[in-house]
Amino acid sequence: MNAADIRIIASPESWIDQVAVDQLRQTAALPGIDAVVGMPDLHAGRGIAVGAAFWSRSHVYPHLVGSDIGCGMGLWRTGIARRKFRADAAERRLHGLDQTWPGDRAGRLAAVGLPPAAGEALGTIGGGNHFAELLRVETVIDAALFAEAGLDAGAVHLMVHSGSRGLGQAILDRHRSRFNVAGLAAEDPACAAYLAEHDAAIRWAVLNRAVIAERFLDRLATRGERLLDLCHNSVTRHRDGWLHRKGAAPADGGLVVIPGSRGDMTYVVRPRPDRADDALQSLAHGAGRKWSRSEARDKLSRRFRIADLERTRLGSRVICEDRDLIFEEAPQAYKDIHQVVRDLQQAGLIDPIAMLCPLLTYKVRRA
DNA sequence: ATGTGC
Repeated sequence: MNAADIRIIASPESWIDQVAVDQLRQTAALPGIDAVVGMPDLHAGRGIAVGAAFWSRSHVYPHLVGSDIGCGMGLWRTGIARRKFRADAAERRLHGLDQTWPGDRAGRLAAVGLPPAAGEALGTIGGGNHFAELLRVETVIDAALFAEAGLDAGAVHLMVHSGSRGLGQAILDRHRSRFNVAGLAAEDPACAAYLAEHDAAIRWAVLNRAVIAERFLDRLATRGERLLDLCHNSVTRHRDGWLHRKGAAPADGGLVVIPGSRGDMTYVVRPRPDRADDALQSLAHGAGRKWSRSEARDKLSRRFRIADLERTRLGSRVICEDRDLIFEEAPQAYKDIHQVVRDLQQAGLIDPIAMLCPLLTYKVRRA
């Protein structure tokens, strides 16, 4: 059997980790994989490269979606005026958000057709690269699309990056205990069973981001309107097959937010439909790691104090009461978001709409 | 990534 074609969307000046390219090759050689696309934020993952899309005419591979099924980005316009925003006051208000959400968890899950599974975690951000962030508008690139998107240069915006917490993990664990990393033929009843669980995890993750946003807006005594919500870990029907996205934003679901690191800009972009199929209807989902978590810890803990990393070069602040995590997630550990977006633009895949600048990033707080 | 793993 021949390995699937691999396309990597990156200009020569963009650095791509060879380990990630090797991981892409391995995945391309799996039975039934017909097309593979690496995004400019491609980086090595645990066996599977992150920042990639995989298409198969015949098989669904749960391990290509990974454990955080439905992980993605939501963006809200808040009622806070940019000129009235005070970071000190916001920081004082943002407490208790890692604790169990005291709201009607079962009720909210039932409202989207879900059982109370993993309900305790609903409304919590989780760890790793997840966050909630307040941003101001830095640059409007396309005024007409900006207004159409519901963005407002005078308003603070809220971005939420989280997923399905323990639920997606449990679904992948169950699959792996039976099939390990083997794919499921589309006609196998186990495939339909996995997809049903996957779809439930997607709904759980979307609801989770909405509840997280509600909690933050509530603490900040404001309201918000959701402008977009997109999953970058999923498997969906595409043409006559199955499209797996592993850290790849969908190009067929409206406007897309592409965050840089927690000390860099975030772009709002419009996907261009003309060449989207060649990129498996997918885009970069962020800046992508330059250093592994352990590399970032080693290098940055020698050069910086925690307090240095709680403020960024853009003047924003970072709430992260986890010593290791603040080094692992430092901006220095990530690639340049401007280059990632340029690569997508040069490939004819997007039109940039706006650039947003972080004001305050919330990662984790003990109480 | 993970109601985490030693």
